[in-house]
Amino acid sequence: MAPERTRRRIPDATVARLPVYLRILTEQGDEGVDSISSERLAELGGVNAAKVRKDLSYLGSYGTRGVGYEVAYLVYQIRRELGLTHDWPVVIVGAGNLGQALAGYAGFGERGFPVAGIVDVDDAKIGTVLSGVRVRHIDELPQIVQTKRVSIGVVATPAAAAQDAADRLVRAGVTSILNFAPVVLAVPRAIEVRKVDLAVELQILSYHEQRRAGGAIHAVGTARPASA
Amino acid sequence: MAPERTRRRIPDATVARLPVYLRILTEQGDEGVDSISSERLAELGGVNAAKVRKDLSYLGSYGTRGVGYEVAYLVYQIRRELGLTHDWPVVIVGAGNLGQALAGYAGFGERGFPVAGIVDVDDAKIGTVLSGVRVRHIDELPQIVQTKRVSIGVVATPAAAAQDAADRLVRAGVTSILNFAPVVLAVPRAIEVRKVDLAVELQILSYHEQRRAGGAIHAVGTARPASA
DNA sequence: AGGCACTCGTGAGCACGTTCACAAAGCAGC
DNA sequence: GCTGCTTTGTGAACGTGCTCACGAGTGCCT
Ligand SMILES: NC(=O)c1ccc[n+]([C@@H]2O[C@H](COP(=O)([O-])OP(=O)(O)OC[C@H]3O[C@@H](n4cnc5c(N)ncnc54)[C@H](O)[C@@H]3O)[C@@H](O)[C@H]2O)c1
Ligand SMILES: NC(=O)c1ccc[n+]([C@@H]2O[C@H](COP(=O)([O-])OP(=O)(O)OC[C@H]3O[C@@H](n4cnc5c(N)ncnc54)[C@H](O)[C@@H]3O)[C@@H](O)[C@H]2O)c1
Repeated sequence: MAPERTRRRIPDATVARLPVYLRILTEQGDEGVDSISSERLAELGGVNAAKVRKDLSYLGSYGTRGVGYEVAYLVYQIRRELGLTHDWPVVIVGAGNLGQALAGYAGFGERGFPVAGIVDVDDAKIGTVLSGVRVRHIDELPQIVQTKRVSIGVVATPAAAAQDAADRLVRAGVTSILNFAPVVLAVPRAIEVRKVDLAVELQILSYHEQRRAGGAIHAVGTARPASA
Repeated sequence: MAPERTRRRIPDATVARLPVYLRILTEQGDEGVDSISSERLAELGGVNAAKVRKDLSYLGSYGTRGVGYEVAYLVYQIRRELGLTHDWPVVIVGAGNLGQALAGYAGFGERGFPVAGIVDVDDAKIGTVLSGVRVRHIDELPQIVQTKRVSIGVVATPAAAAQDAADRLVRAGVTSILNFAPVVLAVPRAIEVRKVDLAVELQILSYHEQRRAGGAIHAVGTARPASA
């Protein structure tokens, strides 16, 4: 009867995989699949079946032995666990190249993250309309956050302005930030920050390419430069 | 004498942090800092000092006890380890919202990842020029990859076309892929794939927001839907 | 030269995440 | 109801990564 209080904490690694399962399950559901085994889900998600079962077991025992998982019900449970039972409006700071691409991306709204607003400091950008959303001045940030009950902010400013953008978001009342600028943001402990850094991704790929190419084939010495 | 063959493998977690150190060190170098301690580097990178030292120790013993690390030399070593001693041209598949933002992003070229080409299937997009790069037909992909010696491909097509894009990249000779489409790509084992999925990031933030809000406050029962 | 303050490099212990393997549970057919 | 097949849920083993703590160098000051 009493709703499970203090829900068991779900490991970070699992939380990061749940959205992937969710997407696959949603697709399968749309294709008319009612029931799915951990094996099949693992195959579609590119992971190990035991991992799928362990991950799903953190949500509770929602499978049926000998059969698998009921797709619709599992979708419901994952959505509930991820807090996707209602929309989470986001506000974007920085209406440049990237901010515009984000604002114009329909996938956000569809997945429950409608763009509540986009702000910038550049007068040339303010007032322009990007796929239905008007760019507003950054001073209007607190008002947007409050009236639209926004708790997630997206930083899409140049690196030099990112800390300022984050500070403003925090002051406006946002509690989670998705940061695209290549800087480590300093925020109060209570604020959740995730970073997407394309240069880092490319550099990781570069590491593997370089390694594949025979590693340090002729490692040009290990001597330090003359300087000292 | 013999160049260190079969270099010690660097843990994935460390490889993922090296680019962050590199960026910080480069900035510090530009600001005239010659030497930096693990403590300071850790502070700037938002990590633990012991972790910084352990990470850097995989590159070799390049610090000086009692002093710290020589910034310029460390930058050189990290760049070498990450394979950043030369450029890695990339080819972008999909000249939509995101592909255009990526092509227009100067940061790529600056960091050693010049855009060697961008391709699409849409005749309306082909021939248009985005920040100096002309959009070409996807059939030209093999030619671009070969003449420009591209080993990294970026998938920026809609989800439904991503597997096709990946297949074409692999066939053209690319060995690493950065995938922005929300699908799990199937590729030969030898191909390195990294995925950037904004929806996943937002959903992880949503999980924490939901949890912060008191978790499942009134967990609407755990009964399964009537169906069965 | 000796002592002191500082910081690296790293072994050891711990926490977290992944994989294995199997008992328990459900379903179908008879 | 019993048998056999399938698939879940999970303890146990394993591997990776993180943190601590401290010995070992290094530079500086007296
Ligand atoms: N464009 C890409 O594909 C791409 C790729 C990887 C990373 N990034 C990163 O994303 C960020 C944005 O990139 P971009 O290409 O959109 O840059 P951009 O220069 O096109 O846009 C930045 C926008 O931020 C605005 N801005 C500047 N200071 C601001 C402030 N204090 N508050 C609010 N707005 C402010 C500017 O007016 C501009 O409109 C950068 O940090 C970049 O490194 C972009
Ligand atoms: N725009 C964003 O901010 C954003 C954010 C998150 C994720 N994404 C993802 O990035 C991808 C691209 O998004 P977008 O907004 O740029 O989409 P888009 O529709 O604007 O652009 C897609 C482009 O790919 C081209 N294309 C289609 N099929 C192709 C094929 N087989 N080969 C080559 N090109 C093909 C289309 O002609 C189009 O130009 C999508 O998978 C989307 O989910 C985009």
